[in-house]
Formats: sequence, structure tokens, C-alpha cells
Amino acid sequence: MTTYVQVAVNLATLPELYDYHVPAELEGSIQPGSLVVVPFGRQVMQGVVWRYVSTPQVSETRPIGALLDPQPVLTAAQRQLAEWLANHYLAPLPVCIALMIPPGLSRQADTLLSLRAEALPPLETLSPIQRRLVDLLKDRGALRGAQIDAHIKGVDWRPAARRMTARGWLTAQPILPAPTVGPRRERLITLAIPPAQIDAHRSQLGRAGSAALERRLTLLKVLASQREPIAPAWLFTEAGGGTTADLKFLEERGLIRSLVGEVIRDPLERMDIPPLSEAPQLTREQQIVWDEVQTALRRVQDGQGVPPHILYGITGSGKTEIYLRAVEETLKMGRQALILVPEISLTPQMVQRFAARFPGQVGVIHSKLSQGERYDTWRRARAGQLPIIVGARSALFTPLSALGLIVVDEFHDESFYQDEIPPAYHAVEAALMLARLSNSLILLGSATPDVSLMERARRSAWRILHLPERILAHRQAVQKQLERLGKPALLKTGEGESAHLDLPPVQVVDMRQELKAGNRSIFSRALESALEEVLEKQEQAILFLNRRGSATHVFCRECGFTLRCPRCEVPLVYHADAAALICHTCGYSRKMPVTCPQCSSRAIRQVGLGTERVEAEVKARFPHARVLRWDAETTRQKGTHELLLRHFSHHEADILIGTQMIAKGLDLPLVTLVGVILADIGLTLPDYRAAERGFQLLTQVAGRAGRSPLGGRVILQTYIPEHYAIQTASRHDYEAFLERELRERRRLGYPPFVRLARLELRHADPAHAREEARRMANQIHAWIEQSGSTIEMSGPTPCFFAHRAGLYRWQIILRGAEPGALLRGKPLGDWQVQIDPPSLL
DNA sequence: AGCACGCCGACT
DNA sequence: GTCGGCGTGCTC
Repeated sequence: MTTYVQVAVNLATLPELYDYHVPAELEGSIQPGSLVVVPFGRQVMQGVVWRYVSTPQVSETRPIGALLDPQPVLTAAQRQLAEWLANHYLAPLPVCIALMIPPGLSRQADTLLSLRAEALPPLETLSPIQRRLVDLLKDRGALRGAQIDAHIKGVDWRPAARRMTARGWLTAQPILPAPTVGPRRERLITLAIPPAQIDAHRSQLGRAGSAALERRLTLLKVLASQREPIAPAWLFTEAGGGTTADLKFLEERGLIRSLVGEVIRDPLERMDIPPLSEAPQLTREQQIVWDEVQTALRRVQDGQGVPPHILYGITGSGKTEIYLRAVEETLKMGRQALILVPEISLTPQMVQRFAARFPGQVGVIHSKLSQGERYDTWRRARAGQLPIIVGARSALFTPLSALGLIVVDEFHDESFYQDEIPPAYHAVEAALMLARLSNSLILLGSATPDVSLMERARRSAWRILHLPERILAHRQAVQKQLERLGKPALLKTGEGESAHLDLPPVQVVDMRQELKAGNRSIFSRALESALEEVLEKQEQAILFLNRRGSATHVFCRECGFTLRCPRCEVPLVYHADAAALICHTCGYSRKMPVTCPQCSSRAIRQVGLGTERVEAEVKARFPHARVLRWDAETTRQKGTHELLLRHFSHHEADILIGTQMIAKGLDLPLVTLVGVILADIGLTLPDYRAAERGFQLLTQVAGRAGRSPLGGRVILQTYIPEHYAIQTASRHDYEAFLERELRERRRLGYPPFVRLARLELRHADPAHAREEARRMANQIHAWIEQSGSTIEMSGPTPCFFAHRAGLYRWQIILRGAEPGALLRGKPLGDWQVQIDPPSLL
């Protein structure tokens, strides 16, 4: 009997599954989740087998062409998750599947074009496009469509190629390019004789007393000390010398053997893993929380469903230790754990802690990995060799067949929302769904839990666990570091291993008063004297600058003209080191002009704040201070995050100046002062989550101070000291913020009291964009009328960043109980849809 | 995506 | 008539 299957064909726009039959030679090796090759039209495509069907929807089915991987590439839970993503976020299924297959393995169909020179008519009779194609193919030989695209840009050459093929001037061969990743194989060397016999062969190794003899002997001894075959490069490194000629020499005499083996590409190899540390004792609060988590895990193991658990704990309250124990317990149950963290390249400490506690069992996944590293980690996870995966957003899609625990750390972080490349999805929502589908416990941890999710947690009876106290973390480690830095024995004696720390006092400085008092500097008098004090005591300070919307723009003091990006209209930012003006949205850059382009005055100056300006002011005021700047510019290169961090934590600088990225996960005992240059930036943006974002950021930044027995304090400079986000953040009062914010959201009709969907259109032609926006708004209006829905539409309006990278942006907002449902299955053209968008800018 | 179909205006 | 430049519909 023939087996029929439905296949999700890897083509972004295909909305449905297609039926195929399994040919006799593949019978038994094809199953749901298999990565296969299928014929599709006259093309060859990649696809994933979705499910068995007894009767196909069409009378004539075609056979599956080949199996690309003997193991399924998706687990059962992942297939369900992909369907949920497609349905919930209105994205085609193949696009959701692509999230789960390592880049390089997932391929799309293409056509190979080659010239039939003998059939070509005289060149001068060809059209310009045909001429270009002929020239290119003559020059380069047969090319794939993707390769031709790279050479002939901005012209649709395909219709011309089709006509030429029809006339027999070209041949077109449909192909499926092979994966660009695969296992890496290398020559490995191993000893071919028992180690004890090495000395007996000594005389064979070369002329007595020669350097070659000693070198070859060392090579053999190093090999004797290895448990497994090793790569020649490693061998030479370990032996402190050696050549391939030596290896040939030894192999010819039967002393060593070389074989080809797979080498695993592991990003953790590059990382400094601290020695295994013992689990610290839990504080009383941690113990209470841990008991609950442990109970939940046991219920998971018994097959009972458990609700999501929110772990609300201030910075430094010991959430990570709870995660570590939960992972340990999960592994004991024979199941696997997934740890999601925001922007993993900024938080190497998190990875280090997991890798140190569970050596050899942790895999890391994030966007900066090479394709090979990613592919190997993915394969090892699938094979059950890596029971713990730590990673950013995309790690959620690692194939783990016995998942038991999902942790999302700092789950309020916006990097969990993907909206730049489709599908637009929220990794926290997807994680909640995956936990349900795989019967896993999900732990959501944060010091400033997402307001909407917190309200949902209350309504749906999720567990909310609280860690209210800050622990003097790693007491001995901190003490050691302080001693090394010349700040001995400040710990009070007689306290338990885990003494508590108070949160640092926060002083709110009203910059309007500073101005009135005649202080025109970017530093208030309070911040300036605090900096002075820190430098005097040889401690450290962090100066935080919220970059968003605060860029240093350049304007003419004479006529008021501001230099803007010609493509985005946003003010250009001055960069002192390059003496250039750069657009921070699209990257456009130009030289700093000497005179005003409008009135030719020479009074053209940069104003406002950038990290460079802060750095310059600090240097002017404190010429002896050692200043370190940490922002997107200084950390372009891979690995410099760790470098800068190490530099600062070893007290090789006194003051660290930085943007958002310094707000995260740093443990710096010598930092006793955090200054926020301007706290209100961002709070005034026209967005429903502006206050929440501001509160989260200020709370995080404030948490950077006073993490050691040296104490610490925070100074927030602001022009709107009365704003509730600033007020509550300065009191470290999350609950008060939550209540106030929920009141505001209810009053204004925003999530969680209503759900949002956002449609966005980008187009180079402003008139076309406006017209199309109006047309779509009318269309949506008609859909609402037709369905009798209570969904409300606002717009069309230009987006807040209305002109970006040369494209005009318009948006339409829908609100209601389930606004996405209205759009499901509707033709949306070039519009991109965001469900539950975290920002409306 | 690729390819068919149909339609249009521009050019030989 | 032929070419390119669209939109539309289809692929198991």
C-alpha cells in the first residue's frame, strides 16, 4: 500500500501543505519532521514532511525525491509550535519552519542557466538585457539565478532569459543547491603502538643526537598522553614543534596512524570557563522559592500540567541560582532544559555560570555563531548530547525531544520580540506555547516584569514567586577581588555567608533648578561632587546615557538650521573621532561642514548629548580620571565586550561611560556611583510602553551600583522629576509602578486591557505610500463592517519614524479582543503585520 | 520562486 | 511583430 504524506514546501509564500507519495525505496525512512527534496511544478524544492494522510487531496501525486537527513529536523512539539506561530502571527508556515532549521541547511530552489553558443543569433540583434546575459554567461560559464542577481542588479532579467530559453539560445536546469553546512571532517593522529614501547623505538626516530629525533620523540609522547586522536595543529601546539614531514616519517614506520574523524565546532571552546564552583547555600527566601519550583518540576515529571511561574526578583537577589538548581533537577529527571537570555553576547557571565556548573553539557546558540558552530550545536542537541541550551531568542527553536524546563531570564527585554525579519513574533509568547506543547515548566525571571504579562499572570492564576532581598553575591569572590584591588577587609564579620545588601539610595536631581542656579554643564553639582568623591576614594563610577532620541545633532546658531539625513530626515549625529556626521538609522555619513549649508555662517555646532560628548566633559573636568567609553562604536568587533568589561572590572579605568548595553548583568564590586545623565529621554516618546521602558531601564541601571560592601548610590538627572516612572524607579518600587501603569493603560485603552495589531507599509514613493495606506484603511473598514466585528481601527498615520532608510512608513493600528483574526487569510500585499507589538513608533 | 497567461505601451 | 513591465493564478 502506498504511503501518502503532506509536505511543507520551502517557499516563503506557500500557504498550504502539498500531498506526495513515498516511493518504495524511501518507504520506512520517511516520517513527520523529515527534511526531503520534492518535485514542485518543474522545479526541485526542499520541504519538511508534516504528517501522514490516508487519502491525498489530489488524484495524481508525485513521489518524494530524496531524504536529506536521516534524522527528523523537527520534533513533534516543534511542528505544533510552527503551526501555532503561523496561525497566531499570520505568517506562512514555511517561514516559521525556517526559524527552526539551521541556516545553511535550509535551501531554496534555483535555476542553472547555461549558454548554447552554437544556437546564438548575431549579438547585435539582441536587446540590451539579452546582451548582458550573454556576456555574463560567456565570461563566467553556467550560473545560478542567485549568482546572476548578484551581477545584474535592479533589472528583472528573468523574462528575457525565459524567451531566450524558449528559442533554444539558453538551457535552464532547475536545481536545489546543496546545503552550505555539514559535519567538519579533519585528519586526526593517534599512536599506533603501546605507549610503553616508545622508548624501544627511539633509535628509529633519526640520527642519534639530532634535533629531529628529539622532536619526533616529543610528538609520540604527547600522543601517548591523549585519550582520543587529535588534529595535527593541536599536536604541534602541545608538543611545541613538529612538521607534517615528521608525521609522514612516523606513519611510514607504523608508529602513528592517521584517520579522518569529525571535529565538533563548539563556541564554548573560545570561552574562559571558571573552575567548577560548588552550589552556594540558599537564603531563606531562595529556599522558599526553590521548594515551589522543585514541586512544580516533580509535577511535570508526573505528567501533570503546571502553570507558568514568574520569578520576580530584584537585581542580585539570586535568580540565577534558582535557574541552576532547576536545570540540575530537570537533568536528574532525564529531561532537557532551555535557557533564554537577552542579547547573549552582552552577558557572557550567564553562559560561564552554566558551563561551569554543568561542564560538557551546555550548548550555546546566538546570532554571532558561525554557520558551522550553529549547525554542530543544533545536531548535538538533536542527538541528545547537549541537554542544556543557553541562548538568545533563536535558541528557543533547538530540537530537544525531552524538554522539561524553559527559563526566560529578563523576560521583559524587548530583544525577545523579533520584528526586523519575518515572522514578527514574541519569543516569550512562543516559549509559553512550547512549554504547554512539551509539558515543560516555564520560569520567567525579571527584576521588572513585563506589565502586560504580570496582569495576565494574576488573571490566569500563574504562580508568582518573589525574591525580595539582594544577596551580597559571591561573598568570598568579591572579598578576594577587593583585596586584589587594594580595598581590604570591608566585610563585616559575624554575618552569615549570604548577608543582605540594601538597594542603593537614588537621588533625583531637577536639572531645571540647575539651570536656574546658573549651572549650564551636563553635570549637576550633585553629580560632579559625587564623581570627585569616587575618584578620591579610588572607587569606580558608571555614567549612563540613554542614546535613543538623544543624539548629538548639529545645528547653526545663526539661523537655526539642523543637519538631517537626506534619506530619513532624522538629525545627523556628530562623531568626533571620524570628524563625520552619521545617520543612526540608516548609516548615511558625510563630512562635518565648516559653514552652514543654509546661511553660510561659521557658527555651526553640535549640541545635545552623545557618549563622546560626555567623555570630553569628564576629561575636561577630571583630567586625571581614566575614562572608558562603551557603546556601539567601541564594540564593533567580536569579543570586545568581554575585553572592555575585563578592563573595567580590573580597575584599569575609573569611569565607564555607556549606553543601554551597560545596563545588563555586570557584577562590578568597585562601582559605588551610577550617574544617569538624562533620565527622561525616551519617556516622552509617543508610545504606550514608553513609561514601562523608562522604568525598566532606570531600575536596571540603578541596580549596577552598590553591589559590594563598599555601598553605592545613584543620581538621576532629569527635567521631569515628577514623572511616575522616575519617581517609582528612584524608590525601587516596582509594585507602585505596576499599579500606576496599569491604571494608565486601562484609562487609555492599551494592553493588557485590549490587544493590538499593527500594520506597517514601507515605500520609496511618499505619494504611493500615502495612497496605499488610505486604500488599505478603507479595505479594513469594509472587512470590519462585513464581519460585524467590534475591532477599532486607527489610522492610517505616518509612523513616528516616518522616513527611514529612504522609505516612507505608514501604519494602521487595530484594537480589540483578537484583532489579528480580522486579517487572517486576507490579501495584505506589501503590508507587514505585527501582533501584540511592543512599540508603536 | 518560477513560470504560464494576459494586457499594455514603446520601438523597430 | 517583439520587447519589457506589470498583474494574476498555479504548483501536490
